[in-house]
Amino acid sequence: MAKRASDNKDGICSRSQDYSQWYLDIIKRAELAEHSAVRGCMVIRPHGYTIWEKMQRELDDRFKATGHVNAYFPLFIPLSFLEREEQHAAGFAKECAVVTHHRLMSQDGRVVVDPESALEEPLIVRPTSETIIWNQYRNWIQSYRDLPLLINQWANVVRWEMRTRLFLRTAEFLWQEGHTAHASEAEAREETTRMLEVYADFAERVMAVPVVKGAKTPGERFAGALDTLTIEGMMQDGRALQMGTSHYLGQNFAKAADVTFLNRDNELEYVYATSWGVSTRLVGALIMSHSDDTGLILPPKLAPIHVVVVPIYRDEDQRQATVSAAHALAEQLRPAGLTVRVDDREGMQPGAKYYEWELKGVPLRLEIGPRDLEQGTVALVRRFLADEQGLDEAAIRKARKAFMPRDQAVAAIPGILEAMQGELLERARRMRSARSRVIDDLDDFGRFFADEGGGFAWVHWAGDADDEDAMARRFETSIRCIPMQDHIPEAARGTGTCIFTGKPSSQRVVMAKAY
RNA sequence: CGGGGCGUAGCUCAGCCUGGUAGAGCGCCUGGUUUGGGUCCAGGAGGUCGCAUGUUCGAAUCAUGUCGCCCCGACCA
Repeated sequence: MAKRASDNKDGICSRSQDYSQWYLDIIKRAELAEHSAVRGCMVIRPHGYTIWEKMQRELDDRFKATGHVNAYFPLFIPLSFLEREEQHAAGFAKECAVVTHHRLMSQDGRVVVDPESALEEPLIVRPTSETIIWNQYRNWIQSYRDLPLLINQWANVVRWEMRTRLFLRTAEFLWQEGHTAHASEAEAREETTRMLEVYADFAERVMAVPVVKGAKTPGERFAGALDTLTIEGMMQDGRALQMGTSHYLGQNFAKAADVTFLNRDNELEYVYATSWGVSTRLVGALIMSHSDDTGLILPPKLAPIHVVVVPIYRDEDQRQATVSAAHALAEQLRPAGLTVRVDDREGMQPGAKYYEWELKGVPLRLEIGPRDLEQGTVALVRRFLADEQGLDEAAIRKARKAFMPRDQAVAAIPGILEAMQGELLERARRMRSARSRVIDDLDDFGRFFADEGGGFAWVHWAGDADDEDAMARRFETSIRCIPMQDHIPEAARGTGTCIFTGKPSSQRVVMAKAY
């Protein structure tokens, strides 16, 4: 790829120049992930994987707190299982990896598939696990006393995508999939909503990404679901990203796998199901929500390293003194549960270290030099300001840095990280409001997306699937969700007229260009 | 699957048009120097030029084929 004029010294394209390239540059330079030898599959590097691990921990705690337990089901699914639920099968048919043989052999110095080893029945690498899990649930559920069954699985899945993007869409990805069974529709629907709330809470409190909660239109529903709920985030380029889904599956999978139970009245009934999931796509959402042209910006709750300490020195005596003071500082901070890295690499100038850690998204940096040793102080530098609007680079840099007594810094840091977590969410909220518009006119709608950068358009809608397609072809937008009632901003409430068909509409939907 | 682009050192690329046996910057290693925002100097390691076939005395360079990857579209979390 040709060098771009707007690349900074770390080889990061600016967001304004090419958002998509910026995204790829951040991932590469911050060492989050890279392309592998296998088309469409990525290698998640330690820095990126640590972020995922932190997400997993937070989510898993929330799943446990809502009564779920973890289990593990096979990677391979018999082909026939997928046939059982018609819509489900159709939904995934075009993107399945199929295992047909179980043995290799040597032939003229090459390794080839042994044609004699064909499987009697091909195995599908799971694109999702509903079918194999429900096949097992059949044996676990007999009575209403066995319900609800609340199980989650952390796993990898494969969807043979034609076009992939690191984290956002890869052929193999990591995720969690919750699969629950209930004795009534009401209870299953409640579970569907509860888990969407868990996702929304996680997105906002942990990822610092505000989301719109809502339902998908029939065309955007999960294959086999009666209802799909979603959380939709807005990325810095104004595009929507589906960050998590929770499905009410009704009795579709119970019927397909013949999972029945005896209710209190001793009647045989099919159980009611839900499934819900989030994936490593969330790492992509995190990057696109907060980071800047300098590099990654991470909410403290997901940062692999909270504080980096950089010693500054001129001679050997100073080196020993400041490095030792840096380690002492780190030890003071660690009891607070913080991950602290002392960067005592030699032969590297402090400035070079600053750039590197900012690129990697470390929220706080402590600089400790000879002057600090004399005065008992330390320089505390934040990765970003609560509001950087209207400030030039020099002003921002100055405002981010403060000298203070060391003990004061140690005492203040947990609170500062907490504050930064909140500021990120606020920044993201401000960005989203600035790019959200209540629109009633199709021309305005077109201008919003063509000339004004686009974002979330709150429009009245009463169209059908064909109308939705027509909108998509004309504006490249889609209905991201039909927002939950309690989730609609003041200005977007009430009834009105469909922006496309002119029919009466009971509420507005969120339209946007999507990833 | 359609459109575009690219495969030369770890990375970014030049060299190709007009064939003569491979370069730069960054990174890496050694030594010195420097160190409160990316120091500088010297020395050094590192490449079957994606692969195959052909043309030629000679191919990174020309031809044909092939593989792979990236970007844009249709599909999707």
